[in-house]
Amino acid sequence: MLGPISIASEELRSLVTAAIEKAVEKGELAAPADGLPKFLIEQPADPTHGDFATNAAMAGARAFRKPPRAIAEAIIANLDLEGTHFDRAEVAGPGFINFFVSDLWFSEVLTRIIAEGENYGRTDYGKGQKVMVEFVSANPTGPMHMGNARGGAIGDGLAAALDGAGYNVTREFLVNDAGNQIEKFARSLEARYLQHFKGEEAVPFPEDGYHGADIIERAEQYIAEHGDDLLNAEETDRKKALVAFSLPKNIEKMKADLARYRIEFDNWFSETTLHESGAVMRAIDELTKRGYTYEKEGAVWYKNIEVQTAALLAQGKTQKQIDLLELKDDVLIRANGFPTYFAADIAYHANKFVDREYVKCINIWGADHHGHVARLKCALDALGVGGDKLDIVLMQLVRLTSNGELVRMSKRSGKAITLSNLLDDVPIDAARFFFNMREPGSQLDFDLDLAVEESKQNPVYYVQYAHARICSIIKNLAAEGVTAQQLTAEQLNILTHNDERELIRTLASFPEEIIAAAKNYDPARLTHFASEAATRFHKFYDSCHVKCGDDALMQARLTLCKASEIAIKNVLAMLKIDAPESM
RNA sequence: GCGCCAGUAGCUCAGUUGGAUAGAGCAACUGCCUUCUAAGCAGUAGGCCAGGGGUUCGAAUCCCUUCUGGCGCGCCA
Repeated sequence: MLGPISIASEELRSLVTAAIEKAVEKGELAAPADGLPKFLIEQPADPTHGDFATNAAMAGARAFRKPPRAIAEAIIANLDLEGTHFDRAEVAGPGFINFFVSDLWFSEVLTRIIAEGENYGRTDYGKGQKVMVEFVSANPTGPMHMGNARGGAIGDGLAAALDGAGYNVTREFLVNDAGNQIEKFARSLEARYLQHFKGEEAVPFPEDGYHGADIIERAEQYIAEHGDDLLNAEETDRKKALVAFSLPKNIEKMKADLARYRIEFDNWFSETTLHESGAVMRAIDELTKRGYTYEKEGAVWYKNIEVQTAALLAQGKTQKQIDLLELKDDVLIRANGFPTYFAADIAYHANKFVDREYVKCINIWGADHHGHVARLKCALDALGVGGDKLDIVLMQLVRLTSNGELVRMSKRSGKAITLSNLLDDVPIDAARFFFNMREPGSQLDFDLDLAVEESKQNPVYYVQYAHARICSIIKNLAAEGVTAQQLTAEQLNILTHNDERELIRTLASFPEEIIAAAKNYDPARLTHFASEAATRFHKFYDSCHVKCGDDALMQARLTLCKASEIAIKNVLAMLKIDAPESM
């Protein structure tokens, strides 16, 4: 099932193709040597240029050896629009052919929206393919920060877009509950624990430890529940006990914060399980079997240089260019016997693609991880798992500003603004909308003062206001005993005002916008659509009164209101933003 | 040094993957509530799309190059 825009544009493509063939047959156009020229069907930015346009005449200028406008005339002369979604075509500008959709198209759009209701916007574009969006995956060693807030909104929005576009989506959070940072976490907890009893001066805090207040809090919680029972324990036992106590609490806190942010993950995947099940070692063994590892200085290394060079040469890079990259091999197993995160990550993605059979996995990562992307994808290829099934959305990090000054957000300073701080101050609706307003790749300055302010500057209110207005109209009419009837195409076709038609056009684009968001991994399309739909509705509201004294027109406009309500409500639902009935 | 991301109105950003006269919001100014929510609408003003080359019917968009900003190049994750 396609969206109304695609239905029309595909129909148009075959109409134009047929017209060209007919013109060639009749000798009005010279038969081209290399088949018919490729052309585009597009939607002009300026509505006076029609609903759709094609560059077929310009694209065929060379093949037909005629000026574009003459070709366009020949195409139009051979068009048969009888019974189609179009009722006229004209030549414009340098040789564009502009097409105007017929009443049939407009009434079909409205009828479809009303019929599909809360499913309007959904398509089967993705054909139910199993895909995963892995996002946030914050370190469980401390509170989540602004980067996680942005990643959360983007990941959840993208997952919603993929779902709407007909994919079978899983939202996953990888819990990094193994490795070096857990060791750091343990040493930090231990230091705070010992400092409680021996004084801050007596116990040095680890240089690279986590300085956050949350660490002290966890140590104090442990002491409140278990007292000094670890004071004389072995260091390893003490650290193990402190981590076993604190880690689940941190994870619960993350779940609670994310739930408050309206993000529910389908799966929380523990990195530890990969180590315990032997999956990490199996992946390393497989790489070894394939000849991609070697031992040096007590560690096991992965031949990144060799693998990535081969991949880059295949891409057409020169050896000289590759040399400049100064590629390095990577350690898989440290000299101390513990596998690195890189090894675990390879095993993790093998698990996604082989064990769990995902066709595509999309990870939302901070831009600071980009050095890891090519290495990981190549390593997956080396393992025979298919690195091309992994796509990484790199998200530029968020900078916080307040009073025009940059707010530091270092986890180590302990003074970072956390996700839960943010949600204390900023309405959830605003935060989710705001973080999805820009493409992931753009840098984002988050002005705390502005976001905290519930003002019209925040575009989420603009959209919600449109929804509230629609609800109010429908409610008022209902109070007068007027409810929406099911209208025929003919009855709907009295909606001919420019603002009515513009609104319908916008509503019609929703399915395609969802597909575009899914295809381009750009959930910002959803907020853009929401704003656009709200704008179109506000314009319509201003120029076309529903209570206009003409019953037939009132019914048709009421139907348009219902359709607008459906589309706005559906897009807000995808973003998990409230659609209030009054404001 | 090398790589990735970005540079569009005073500010924050769109720009449908190469289309027609580059668009919104905020800020400024002017109008519009005796029928549906003025958190709205209409209008005015604001531009060397960072600079320079190239590709073609046509470039903000693609290629080359210079400049500016952010990030990265660990037996960290």
